[in-house]
Amino acid sequence: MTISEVSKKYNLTADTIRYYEKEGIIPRVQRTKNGIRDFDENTCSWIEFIKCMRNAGLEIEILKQYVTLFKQGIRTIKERKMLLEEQRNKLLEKQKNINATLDRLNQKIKWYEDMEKGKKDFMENP
Amino acid sequence: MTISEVSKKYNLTADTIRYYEKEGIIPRVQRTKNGIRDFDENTCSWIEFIKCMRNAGLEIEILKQYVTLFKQGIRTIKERKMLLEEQRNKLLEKQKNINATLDRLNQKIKWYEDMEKGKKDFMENP
DNA sequence: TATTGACTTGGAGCGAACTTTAAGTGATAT
DNA sequence: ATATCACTTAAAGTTCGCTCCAAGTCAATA
Repeated sequence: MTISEVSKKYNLTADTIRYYEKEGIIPRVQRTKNGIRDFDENTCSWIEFIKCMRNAGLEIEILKQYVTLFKQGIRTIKERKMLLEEQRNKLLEKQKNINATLDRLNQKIKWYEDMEKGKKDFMENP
Repeated sequence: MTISEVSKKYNLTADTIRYYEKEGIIPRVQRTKNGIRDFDENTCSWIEFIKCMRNAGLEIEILKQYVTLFKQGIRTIKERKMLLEEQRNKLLEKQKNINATLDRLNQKIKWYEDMEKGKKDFMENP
């Protein structure tokens, strides 16, 4: 697969994919005889995985660490597990913040709805 | 209240609070006769509100728009409601991404646990 | 009186994650 | 043959959200 095919498949720009390779958060991609990237199944799975992690906000630097550990093989399994657990905790924290904010937005939206219906007296606060 | 008191209260740096004022995502803060910021209750509520929104990742630019509408008074209520609904949708989307990633992390962590216990054969994938 | 310390300002600097640019190669279509 | 197109590289540029700096003011303390 060429970079533009992969780009379409995962809805990432070709530039982003090249950047990910340069940064080492996906493994080095094979080239054809004339230097053009040729993506295989495995590389695609990595891209898909990285995309998912990035969508949730995991940092490039962390993902780089994960890939580095991965490359070092089976002996880094404990470390990899710890890294993932740490990221899980960060996501749980994020989830809490988002839930708190959603509650707040819902309250406000409701308040505005009531205002529109003339149900509330006018008493504005942030 | 001085800026350093507010800074402690909300665990934001004084620089960040000044930046928020400069950007207009909190209302202009009153000054004492010699130019020092003097935060009142209302401004504090704004800071708390903005902090919550920022924690969930709402953009400065969006919050600026909200504050601008707010300043224009009651006639912008419909617009404000729409803005908040849009942000709510974005947060719901984010929530979905985080949940998907959490599921995936949980699976992986479990896999690593099983590996450690020697339960699984060695078959690595991203 | 001198100095300490908290504040003020405008503006420069920074890290993260891309994104764009410039210059080039090589296969295919007209 | 020549032009078009997708690709290549290294490096510079961009955006966001702060964060830091220099130079200055003012009030309180040694």
